[in-house]
Amino acid sequence: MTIRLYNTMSRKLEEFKPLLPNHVGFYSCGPTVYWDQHIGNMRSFVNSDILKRMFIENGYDVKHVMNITDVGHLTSDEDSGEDKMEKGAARENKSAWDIAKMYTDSFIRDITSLNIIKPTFMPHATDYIPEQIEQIKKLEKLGYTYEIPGDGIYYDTSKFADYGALGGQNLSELRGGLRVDDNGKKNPTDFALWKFSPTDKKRAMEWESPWGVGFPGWHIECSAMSMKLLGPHFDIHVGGQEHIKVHHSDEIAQSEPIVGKPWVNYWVHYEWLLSKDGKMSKSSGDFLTVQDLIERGYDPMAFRYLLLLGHYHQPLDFSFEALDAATNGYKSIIRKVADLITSKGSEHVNDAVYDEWHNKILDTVSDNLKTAEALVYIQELLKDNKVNAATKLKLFEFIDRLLGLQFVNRAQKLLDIESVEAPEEIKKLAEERVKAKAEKNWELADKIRLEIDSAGWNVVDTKDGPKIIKKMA
RNA sequence: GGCUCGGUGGCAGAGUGGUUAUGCAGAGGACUGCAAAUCCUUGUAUGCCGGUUCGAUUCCGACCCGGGCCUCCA
Repeated sequence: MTIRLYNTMSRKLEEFKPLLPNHVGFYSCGPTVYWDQHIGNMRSFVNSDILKRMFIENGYDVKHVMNITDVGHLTSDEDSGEDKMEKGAARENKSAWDIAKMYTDSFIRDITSLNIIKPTFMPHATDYIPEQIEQIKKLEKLGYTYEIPGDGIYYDTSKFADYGALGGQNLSELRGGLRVDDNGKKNPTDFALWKFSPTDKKRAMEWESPWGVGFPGWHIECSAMSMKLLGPHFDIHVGGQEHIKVHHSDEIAQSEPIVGKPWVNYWVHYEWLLSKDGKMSKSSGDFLTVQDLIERGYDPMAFRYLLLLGHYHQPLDFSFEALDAATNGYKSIIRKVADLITSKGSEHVNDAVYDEWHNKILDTVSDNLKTAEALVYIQELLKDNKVNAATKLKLFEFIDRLLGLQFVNRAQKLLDIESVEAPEEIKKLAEERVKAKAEKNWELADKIRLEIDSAGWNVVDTKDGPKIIKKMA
């Protein structure tokens, strides 16, 4: 199957060629664990999950690294702003380490409820301080660094000719605005590799280094951990589009002098989930989490379904209206899959038909993750009466592996609920209703139905008589 | 200001140089005493103006509008 991905570096759709046959290594920027991740953040993790599943279904051995940023970087490259970890700690009256643990746990809970496959490695930045220091030492030896006394060790972007290539800017454009910053940076694009701890107070997280006690700059962890776990040259680096101009450009600037060029073959960037007021933002503190959706009675899988209706490289508008629509669509598919399970009987899977649909769907998702089109195929598949139930069901098992929407799982659960026997008193009521119906006493029959309904059961009249079905929670 | 991505029916959102997916919602019908589920049918859209073309929603240009990045941010 041909795999194609949009590479930010070339700004083109490119055919994917792995460094090692049937292996792919990719790195995705993970969360900074100082607060809950909102549903906009989740979009990117779902995107990475689809990317991974697509490779797996294409027979690749996937090595996926996602960092957990648990070290408090400053809120800018300057020596201003607050440390986010310490800010979170102050907000909740806990230590920075406790905050990191707490939000790492809630993050894992959220990605689990979205059926996201756990990354092969989820390294914590604080576990890789020696590696980060090692890299800074190398950059220092190569002449890319300078010190701002009392501030930190900085990377001199003017020494790196390709700086800004990822963001489509060249150095001269950037240097056009060259000025000496208040804190002594040589170029506006220069960034901290190592920050010194303030002399007047002790930081919650700080480490010894050849340059003095302090903490790493906010780009170096990704370079250190990706190289350590994926090797000096790997296939794919993904992230949100806001990282293109700063974080990823700086990662490249740090890494390529150390490992040579190219460092990463494909750069993939995700677009935003938008709310009515624009980009979802954590800054206001007013944002939705997966837990919020669950509390409002939504199925996280319906949210995942909503995300897959769009394309990762396109902004997607989130609204509860859209989520309701996705929920209805998702449930409707589950109902149909449940019907496949009950109607399949002893049918045999038609391998030729299976292959045809399997290839069509995998091909589509392999083409730059066109999940929306794959979902169209699902609708067509359900409607196609030339495909028997057993074959359809096997295809849904494949679709579940590829898209992670748990159709078969949910369908089986639905059937399990429907097969729960009603308690005696409900059965009795149902019998009374049958009598009322026989006497054409519709008023009474409807009254009894309401009674059964408020007890948590539905009466459905079928040609074999009434069925009593437990209502979904 | 620089860079960038868009503007498709009520909502979400695809593809395509020539009959404009799909889902949800809506309408009508079948089934049902009524419901639910299911099935069938169905209406409604390509920001504006030029250009290329036999033909453009699709390609090109201008314009209008909107989102985003350029501090931290998926």
